[in-house]
Amino acid sequence: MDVIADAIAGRIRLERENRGWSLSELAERSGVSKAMISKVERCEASPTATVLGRLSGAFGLPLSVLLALAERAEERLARAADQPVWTDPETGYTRRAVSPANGGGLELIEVTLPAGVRVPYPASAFAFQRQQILLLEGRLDFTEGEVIHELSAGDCLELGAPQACVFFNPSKVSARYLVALTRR
Amino acid sequence: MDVIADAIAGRIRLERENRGWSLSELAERSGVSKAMISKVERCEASPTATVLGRLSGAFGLPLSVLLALAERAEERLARAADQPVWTDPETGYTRRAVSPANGGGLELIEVTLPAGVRVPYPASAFAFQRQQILLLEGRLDFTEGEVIHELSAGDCLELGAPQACVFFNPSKVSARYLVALTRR
DNA sequence: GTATTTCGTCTACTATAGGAGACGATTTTG
DNA sequence: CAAAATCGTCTCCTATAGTAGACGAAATAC
Repeated sequence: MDVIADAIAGRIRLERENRGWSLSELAERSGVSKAMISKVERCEASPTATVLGRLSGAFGLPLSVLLALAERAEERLARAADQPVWTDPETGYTRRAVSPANGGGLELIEVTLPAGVRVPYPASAFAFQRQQILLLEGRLDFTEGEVIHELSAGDCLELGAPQACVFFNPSKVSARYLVALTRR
Repeated sequence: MDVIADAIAGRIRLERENRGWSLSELAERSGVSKAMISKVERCEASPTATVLGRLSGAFGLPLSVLLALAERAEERLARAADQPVWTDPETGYTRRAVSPANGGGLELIEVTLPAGVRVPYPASAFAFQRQQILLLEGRLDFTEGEVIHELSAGDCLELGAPQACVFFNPSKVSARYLVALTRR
């Protein structure tokens, strides 16, 4: 029935499952009850702006980006101009959702990492998803647990077991890399 | 209190007033009661996704764009990558919200109009706002009521009394123009 | 194999979103 | 100036969003 509610529901479930979070875990992180999240994901309730704001906050995404991702669920072609982009105002880290749909379980994200910037990721963000990192431009020091991989343009790294990771651009110019995700 | 609700409230009121619509008129167009819209604009209620979808529909904007505009209310610098863009899938008409804030009551929008495309606007869309059109690139035939203005790159037109208008690109290449809006 | 934890859904209840219409204030019409 | 339309808010009332906790199923522990 309500097309937008459907899209939101699917996207929220996708974001949650990609992180390997249970309803209880998302409930804790967002402050929304797990019963409500369950209803939203099954389209049995239309979330208020307040609830949507808390959920997108838990995912670390601006609400508009979460919805942009939801709205494009049916498209197969994503023009550059339409791709949801989010820039962290502090570091200048820019994340562009390249893939059109969430269908197919495959998602490409293009990231621009300014010179000298460090971006740490907790292990939980990677659970339940396979991912590879392809360095398009510049240099990238990728720390995976204890190991440090020094990548140059063209290098492609497949991540192993979920571990705390750090993206670091050691050079004087911006680095651009592609992250390819798929569910485990 | 709720920062996102505040931003949404302000943006909805702005979009409504820019069109010169009363609460009753927006209520009719969106199917949301005017009492509810009043509450939302005054932050006395948090709209559900369903209601937000109907409102953005009435404004002719995707929900994600409406929210992107709302979220940027506090920023003063809008990088090209962060500017909300919307492309009409049928015509290829692309609208980019260039201005960072809605404050100052001045808003710039960059439009790309593909070759041969006609975009009509009802008079109601212009009521209560002054606007000028600056043609950046290509050619544009702008029909204002009975009068037709044939614009070339660099030409700038100020709109008069609210009338039904048509944007038409008569050439073989895309046209780019800037729309500058301010409240009457 | 049984016990325990963890998962998502369901039940029962409360808070609030959302709608129909009344109301005073302001503007428009004549 | 008075009458009528129109504005936004406010007052009810109902539908539903949202929460706490119970529940059965499935995975995990031991």
